[in-house]
Amino acid sequence: MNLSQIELLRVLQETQLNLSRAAEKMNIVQSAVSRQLQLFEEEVGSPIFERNGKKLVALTPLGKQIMGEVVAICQAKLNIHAIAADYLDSNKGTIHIATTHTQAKYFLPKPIQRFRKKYPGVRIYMVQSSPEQLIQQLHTYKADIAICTEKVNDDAGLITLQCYQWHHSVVMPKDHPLAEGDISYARLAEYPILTYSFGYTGRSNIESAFAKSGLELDIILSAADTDVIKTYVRLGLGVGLIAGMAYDERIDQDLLIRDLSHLIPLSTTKIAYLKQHYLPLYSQHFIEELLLAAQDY
Amino acid sequence: MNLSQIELLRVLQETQLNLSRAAEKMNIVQSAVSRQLQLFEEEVGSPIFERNGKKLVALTPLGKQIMGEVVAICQAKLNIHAIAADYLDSNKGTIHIATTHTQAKYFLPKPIQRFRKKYPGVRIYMVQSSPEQLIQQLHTYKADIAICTEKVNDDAGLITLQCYQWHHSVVMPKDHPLAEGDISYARLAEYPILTYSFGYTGRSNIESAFAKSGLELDIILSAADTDVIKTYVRLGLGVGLIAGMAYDERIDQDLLIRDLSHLIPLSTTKIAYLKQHYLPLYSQHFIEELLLAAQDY
DNA sequence: TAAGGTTACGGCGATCGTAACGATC
DNA sequence: GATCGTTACGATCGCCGTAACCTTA
Repeated sequence: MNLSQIELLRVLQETQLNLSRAAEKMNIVQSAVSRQLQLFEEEVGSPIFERNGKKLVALTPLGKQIMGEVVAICQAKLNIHAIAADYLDSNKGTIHIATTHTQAKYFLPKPIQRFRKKYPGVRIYMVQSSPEQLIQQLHTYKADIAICTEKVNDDAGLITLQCYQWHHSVVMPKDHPLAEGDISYARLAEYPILTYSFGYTGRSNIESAFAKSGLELDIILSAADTDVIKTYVRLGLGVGLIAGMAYDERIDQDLLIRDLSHLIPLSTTKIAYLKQHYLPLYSQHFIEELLLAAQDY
Repeated sequence: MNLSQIELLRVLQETQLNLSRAAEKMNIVQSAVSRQLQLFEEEVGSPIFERNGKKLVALTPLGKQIMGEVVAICQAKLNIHAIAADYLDSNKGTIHIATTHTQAKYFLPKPIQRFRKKYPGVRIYMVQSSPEQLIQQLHTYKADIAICTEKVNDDAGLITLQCYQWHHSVVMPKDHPLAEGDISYARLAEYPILTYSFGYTGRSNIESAFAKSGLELDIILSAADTDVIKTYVRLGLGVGLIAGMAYDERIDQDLLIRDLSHLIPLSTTKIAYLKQHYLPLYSQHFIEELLLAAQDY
């Protein structure tokens, strides 16, 4: 057994058990990969993969158990490199952030700017995707840190930190009827609604609040992205339910925003990362920066 | 980086950072070990060990952090082999039990006998030592399972199962004054006491019970071993405070045993093993056998 | 016939062993 | 001088790449 065989097993999972593509990823020829897999299975004493003819189609029960240890080894190996990099120069490195549009545009700019000043040598990569995919990014080592509002609580393999809490607001054109008077579930339900796609940015809180009220919202457009929502609000399609902090006083002067904290429960944005993933010092400082910025909300 | 380098780091810790002995343990020459260590440190980019001249004297701070990942890798590697062995033949293998004399002699015989019938191919190694050392045995992979009454609760790296509860008794020659009447703290304290050494078999419970009562016991002999205690009781040195189950009706007919459950709190014997240690199926069955036998108490 | 996998074989490099040397007690 | 570690060098074994072959959609 050796580390490249372990690595191979990990890569095979990523390539849907395709030996050729695994070979490509590892920068060696396919025959070498085939041979190494045979050697490993030989050493283990029974097959790791179910085969259909020659093709690998699934993990055997044994394979599944072994794969658990394999990922542990790969993780530890990455950690060793990360730890070592810390000691060489803690001011150089990369940080991969997976987050949603809302966080990337309205929350992250300040802390990232401050972080950049402290660690000018650290490259920041930001991936935007849906909350579901964010978790996936963590598990496939494509992201170090995820920042989002939904979904991260379910996963036992993650460390989750509460970042900040916020509430939804409604945005509308200045001359809209909702600009005046108290806003109730009933009044809100009279108008076409634009809000986040399912699974995004506190959408689940909107759902549950209105489910309780017994009223049904007329959601005519769902978007992953506050800016898209605002664009259509400007076109008069309806009123937008967005995160309060996504209203920008400078840019959105033509829109009116009204608080909905009495209707929709608080949403909590969290920071998440893999439990066994060693975070370099600068990443830990980045998280501190996030928590600091969170105090403004 | 490769697995033998990782293994080397682990072995180096076991040999107090002695390269020559590490080489011996790994069945290669010392120069090879030296070279591999250099290569690893080179790859990491800074030294793992503090050196005094050429001698390794300690881990650097970096080294300490890396060592944490190293043991994770070694553990995972062992687990892979253990998992594989399970699938090859779950009826063959070895099981290393670390326990104290009392358990080995009075509790384990029945479950081990039953286990042997189910798994005649499994070699059982039993190591006897003090509770403190038992934990050490687990951490150095010299034992798979530890069974004892003391000390195992403190260690976060261990899984601990409650096995059975028991109470202390007093044994004495048949004609002893304590044979008659109620036994109180005060009466017990009148006689010279023989009991377990500190740190063994519920001794801590004896201590705490008498500390509370305000009386001081005259412990004239401490032994790790019930049989030693009984031997000296027979010689008339005093009365023995022993675990109730260590009285054997057949052999100890010349001795009288009286229950002390009203004086000394219950002791709990536990089963412990390393959290990240994969236990083969037969080991899991062995534990079940222990828990089954525990129901008789 | 294209895509995925295996087998055979030659070449190269990593790692080991031998051996001589250096340091420290 | 005994113990411990490093350096140099030749030998060996493991692993990769080339290439031919097998199988299935």
